[in-house]
Amino acid sequence: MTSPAKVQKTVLRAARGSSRRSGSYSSSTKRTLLDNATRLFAAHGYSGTSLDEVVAAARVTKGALYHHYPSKLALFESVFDGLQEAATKRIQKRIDTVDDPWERARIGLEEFLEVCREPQFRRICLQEGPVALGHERWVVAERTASFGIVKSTVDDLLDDLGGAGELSEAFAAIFFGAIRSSSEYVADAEDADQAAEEVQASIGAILAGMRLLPGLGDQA
Amino acid sequence: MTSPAKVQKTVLRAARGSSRRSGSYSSSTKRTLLDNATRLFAAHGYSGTSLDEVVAAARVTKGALYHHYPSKLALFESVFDGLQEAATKRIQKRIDTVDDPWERARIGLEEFLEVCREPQFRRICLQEGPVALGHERWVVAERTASFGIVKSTVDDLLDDLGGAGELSEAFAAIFFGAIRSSSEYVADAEDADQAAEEVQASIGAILAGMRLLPGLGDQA
DNA sequence: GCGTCAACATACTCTCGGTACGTACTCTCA
DNA sequence: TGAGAGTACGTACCGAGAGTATGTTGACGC
Repeated sequence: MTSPAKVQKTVLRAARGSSRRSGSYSSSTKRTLLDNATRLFAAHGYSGTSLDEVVAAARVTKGALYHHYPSKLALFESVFDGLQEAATKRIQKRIDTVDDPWERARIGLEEFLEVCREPQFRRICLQEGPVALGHERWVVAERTASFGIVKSTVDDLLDDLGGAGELSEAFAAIFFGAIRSSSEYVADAEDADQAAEEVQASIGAILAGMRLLPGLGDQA
Repeated sequence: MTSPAKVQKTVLRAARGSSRRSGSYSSSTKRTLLDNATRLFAAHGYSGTSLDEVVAAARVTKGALYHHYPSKLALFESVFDGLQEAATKRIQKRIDTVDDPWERARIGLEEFLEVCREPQFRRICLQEGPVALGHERWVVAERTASFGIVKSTVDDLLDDLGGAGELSEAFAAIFFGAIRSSSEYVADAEDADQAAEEVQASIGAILAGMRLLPGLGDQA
């Protein structure tokens, strides 16, 4: 019983490079786990990736994985949150370079469409996210990320139009869905650049039309 | 070995009513399977429903199920397609009562939001659909159903505006996403009636704005 | 009345997420 | 400095559930 353990451990030690357990390598193990999980989830999806594959790729065992993460879903959430946070920061940073709400909306959309063309973000956050987390948890996750940006951006637009504040939630939901769907359209398109331009033009037209409306606040 | 089989069979025969195997009861079995699967999938989701539960509810065994459906996913697809088709027909029928493209859009949205408030359609087609089928297959399924209506409706709108035909695909993707997201907003809302009105007002405003645009076709 | 096939039932396998428990290593602190 | 406590894993196993291999039975054509 003790013999196989030692053998296995020696093998792993050799395979991993050199000094295991010398110093705190816990965070390193966790990182390795996270990186491999990100790669595998992006490549084969959530249910298409078994934990055995993840731990094999990370050169550890399930014991290590379950030491750091309580469940497969928790591992995925960690991957999901990481990508989501990075994307949100990137977009927010870009938006904050200008003041005009309409211009903010425009470049925010531009940057988002850009982010959506990165395979990992697309697969994990856009496709696998709702699938793996389930509708309920996905809504919550989105609410603190991309949706937040959309909501505040839309709020500023409506504010600029002077009214329709009571439609704020509805408008945000509509635009959020529109943008998400657009990103898929762009990602699936053969000519992504052209598709992105089409989306920009279309949403641009919608926004331009809204600016022409007299007293949008009275619509409700 | 043969004894338990006969006992079990007798029990099932009694439980099911009376004459098994008298005449072709295959379609009836399939229907029972489908109905119970629909109910259970709607109640507990795809992964939350085991085939054992389905066959138990339908008073048959896994053998029967796998005789009619090659896999669990195929069973779900059958359920999904059934609801989807019914909804599509219902909306199309409603739309066909009027001619004006803008009115068709309005009525179509109204009916769709109505359909989305039915628990079974909401859970299975809107929530579990993408989860169970996976993103890829879900896109395909949508493309042959709801998306078709949206696409033709949007085409008619752009046609009426006289231009922007090259943005047709992009606009359809945008509106499709917007509508889907809206349906979730309505379904999740405490006051669904009010939420539906908000959505109608918001999308109505967007469409009204588009009608005011001079030469939308030049935007691209 | 005999072979064939549809329509099931039964019992099994196999994958995979999760758990229980053991063990090596490190880090305090008396 | 060494013993106990805690950390960071490894190993072996379990149970649920999807899918399969193999019967078994009745109907139907010939």
